[in-house]
Amino acid sequence: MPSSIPIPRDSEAKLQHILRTASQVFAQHGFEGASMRDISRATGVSLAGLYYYFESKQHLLYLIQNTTFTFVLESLRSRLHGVHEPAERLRLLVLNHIEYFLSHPNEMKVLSHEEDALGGPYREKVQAIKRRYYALAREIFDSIAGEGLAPGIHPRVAVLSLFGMMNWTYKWHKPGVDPDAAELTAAIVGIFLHGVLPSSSEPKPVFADGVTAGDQR
Amino acid sequence: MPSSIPIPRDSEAKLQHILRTASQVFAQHGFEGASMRDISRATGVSLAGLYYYFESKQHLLYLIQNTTFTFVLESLRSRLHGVHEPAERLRLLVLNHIEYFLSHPNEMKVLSHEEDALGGPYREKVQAIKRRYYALAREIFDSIAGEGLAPGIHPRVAVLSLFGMMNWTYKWHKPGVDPDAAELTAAIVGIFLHGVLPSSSEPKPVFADGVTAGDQR
DNA sequence: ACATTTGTCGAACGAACGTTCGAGACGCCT
DNA sequence: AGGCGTCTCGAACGTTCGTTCGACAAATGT
Repeated sequence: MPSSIPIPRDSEAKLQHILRTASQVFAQHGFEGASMRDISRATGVSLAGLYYYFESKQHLLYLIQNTTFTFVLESLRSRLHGVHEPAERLRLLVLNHIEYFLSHPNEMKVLSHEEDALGGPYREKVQAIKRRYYALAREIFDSIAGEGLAPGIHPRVAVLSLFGMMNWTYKWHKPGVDPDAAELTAAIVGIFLHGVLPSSSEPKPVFADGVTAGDQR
Repeated sequence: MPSSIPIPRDSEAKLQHILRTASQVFAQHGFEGASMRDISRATGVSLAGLYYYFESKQHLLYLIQNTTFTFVLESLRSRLHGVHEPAERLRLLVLNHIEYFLSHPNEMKVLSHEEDALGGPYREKVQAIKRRYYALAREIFDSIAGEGLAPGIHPRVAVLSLFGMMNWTYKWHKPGVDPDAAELTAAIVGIFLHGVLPSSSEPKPVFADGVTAGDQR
């Protein structure tokens, strides 16, 4: 009754469950190190039954990477909508990235760690999204750099160093002991824009907020 | 005639050759993705012959990681010897790290990318070196932070962000098109200490060297 | 001269791998 | 009732995996 178009009924939910669980298995053992039998065991779906949802192990990895990356990119686009101040756009980029990293550690680890494991036509499609994501970050950075830049800073090196700070978090961040997304974002943006040293001659700020007032100088 | 002590004659050189070549294979296909037959083919040593030099595939990975990491750590220690100025010590840390990264990309990729692939007793030994390396970096950072720190910066987060910038380079650095070790070091140290934004009101420095004069203020 | 150590290898072992096949169970339309 | 997609699975396929074994040559020690 409620449906009119002939799409599958609740199979989509099961696919999502498989994708989530498989991400966990891949994050734990690596793509090559994890077997289809491991995924079968973890999901509760039989070994043969998995192949109803995707045509190969590589395709499964592609599905995980594609849906994760697409979501992060679209989420960022919607957050950026209507915001024009360069420094705030950079903050939203980092916040969006870190928030997803901390709330979906398995998916993000698979995205960061198994980018070379994909082959053939799949690889190109994921890297296309990656390029769009980088281009967006680069665009945000250039609008910041337009207002002046420290000497000896190549834009490409700067942006990729920022990605380095963000993407490396999956190697060390422990929820509960390390700062949450908001605090971590403030720290990374602060280092990226101003470094770890005090701004110039400013013995005491009003409050410890990472990004101090007066950024848009 | 020339030898007097009963150590193996030239077998050590062959081990090093295997370690170097195996690093390349692991860097290309990942630890789990690379087979002993791949390594046999790449080294020219027969499949069975490999097991004369190590007792298992895991042991081979351990040998690579241990020798690489030990060399990097000892190399840093010797460079640090006699240098007491905090900012210069930090620069040497980054320079040492980046130089080895760019001159031994395969080994460093294996070190960064396959740290979870090691199991049992091997894992603990490598992580022990890793902890010593981190402790040294933390010590250098703390001596810098002693002279003042930007607000909202956790030392642990700062140091690991620095490692993020350094370690992420293996994902994007292309020799010839991207800056060399000295330039890249200057850029990373510059971002880490002062950020990408111009220092305060300083329209033109004397020369583009990343680390501007007057750090030890 | 001979015994021992040091290197090297082809061939084979059992286990695990990704994937396929054919059959069956379930819900839905006519 | 009966036919038809949708979904699931046990069992098996051929291949590749890490590792071992026994034999063999060359260098070394006595």
